[in-house]
Amino acid sequence: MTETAVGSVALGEKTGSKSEQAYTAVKARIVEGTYTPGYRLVLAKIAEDLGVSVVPVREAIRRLEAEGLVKFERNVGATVSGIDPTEYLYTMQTLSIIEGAATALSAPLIDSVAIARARAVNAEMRDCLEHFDPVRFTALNQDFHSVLFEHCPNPHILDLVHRGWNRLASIRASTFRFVPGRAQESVKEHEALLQLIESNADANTIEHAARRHRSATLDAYLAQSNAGSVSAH
Amino acid sequence: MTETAVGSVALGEKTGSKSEQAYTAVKARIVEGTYTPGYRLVLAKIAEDLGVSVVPVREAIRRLEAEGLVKFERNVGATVSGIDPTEYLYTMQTLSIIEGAATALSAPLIDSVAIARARAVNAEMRDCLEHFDPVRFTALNQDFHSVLFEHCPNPHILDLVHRGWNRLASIRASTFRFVPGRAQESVKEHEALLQLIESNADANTIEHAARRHRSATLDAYLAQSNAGSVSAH
DNA sequence: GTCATAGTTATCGTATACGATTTCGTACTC
DNA sequence: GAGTACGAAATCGTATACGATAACTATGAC
Repeated sequence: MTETAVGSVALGEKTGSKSEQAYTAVKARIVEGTYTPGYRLVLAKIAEDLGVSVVPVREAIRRLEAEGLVKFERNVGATVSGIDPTEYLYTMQTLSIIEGAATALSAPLIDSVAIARARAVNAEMRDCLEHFDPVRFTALNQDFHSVLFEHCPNPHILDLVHRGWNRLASIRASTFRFVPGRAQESVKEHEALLQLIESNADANTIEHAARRHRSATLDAYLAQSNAGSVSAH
Repeated sequence: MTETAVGSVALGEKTGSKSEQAYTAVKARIVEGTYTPGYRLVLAKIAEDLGVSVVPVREAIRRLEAEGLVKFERNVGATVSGIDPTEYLYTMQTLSIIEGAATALSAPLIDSVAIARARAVNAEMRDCLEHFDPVRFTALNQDFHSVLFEHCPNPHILDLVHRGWNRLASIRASTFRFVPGRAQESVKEHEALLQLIESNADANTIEHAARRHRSATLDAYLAQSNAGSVSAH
């Protein structure tokens, strides 16, 4: 747990192919922040670094482009996707919808052991707040939701969740995360969510709560940059 | 209108590149049914057909793989994605969630002109039922929802809708569509949806109705293959 | 001093080529 | 006759090479 790169299902191409290798390597560097937004991804350079030719690197970059982690411009090159506030809004809004559904679908399948694990993670998050460790907090936050989703019955939805997370990870270093007080609320909402799941609340209620949990972060950000609410109801 | 291939935002790579050309061509053939599920996509063959080399074709195929239209197996090759009932369930369930959200987000932005257009399309669909023209019916069905979504404020969500549609298009020729009576209900639900939008119903109500509209088709299919309901509440 | 223009460099896009892997067919054995 | 082992054909995966395009730089005109 507490890893950074969330792998979307390795469609096709088993590990071992140079293409896959390049994909994994570049993705990791983006998600962990080695390549920051705006960073220029030169095919030949990456190819040399990884000891492969440009063809598989190009393929990897295009794949990352499809996931939104990279921006590609014809005859110009690729750069790590940036921190456009509009994109942030789109991503968070989409994620709130997807995560809401994922939570509702997973809820009936979550057993007491998983709940306990989630609670332990949440306790650690609370510690992080006291010791002010935002990096670890963010990682644990992902762990928390990973526990909830680990038995999600629809892999498509799970994949969309992971894409959203990776998208956010690529802009993690930016200003977006830092909204005063939001983290504290977040921990409380986690506990509330667990109680809803434990009490077998109906799917609608759980979905709404989970959705609100994500969109509240977006609202907090928007409020800070003095704009109106755009959360999904 | 009434076109088949719904283009997901042309990320990067302007038109004119061989890669893009290959992507568009192969995608169209899949969506329109020239390449049926299971069809073997041999890189060299496609390259020759299109008058390009294998490299851009390979890139195009990988892109289609990322969208779920194609299945790729290392050192074996690519085939058009099939009609696995489980996949159908996953796709429909995801689509019901995404379309629900898309409709709710779009509703406040739909003007009376668009409503009128949608109604006209729906009337045509009713005609198709009488003259039994399922192909046209399906195309019009997409048109109907396209009208609703044309001002969707979140392009990410719109893109997910299109991906789902294309995914379904690739299995259109299969048995899934044919559930007795469902088409008639569908037309009625369209009208109900339009009335909700006209009357400025709240976002939750609209979202729920739109979601139900899609998941009802899934339920009908599942009922026919004598299984229980798995629709999202 | 600033702007336009031509030449240079960096980088991409794609073709071709070849080694690697799988699949299929055939012959051989039990 | 069925199964196995070998060999040939098909196809993929990647390296290399080169033409095309855009970015950069320096030179000259006003």
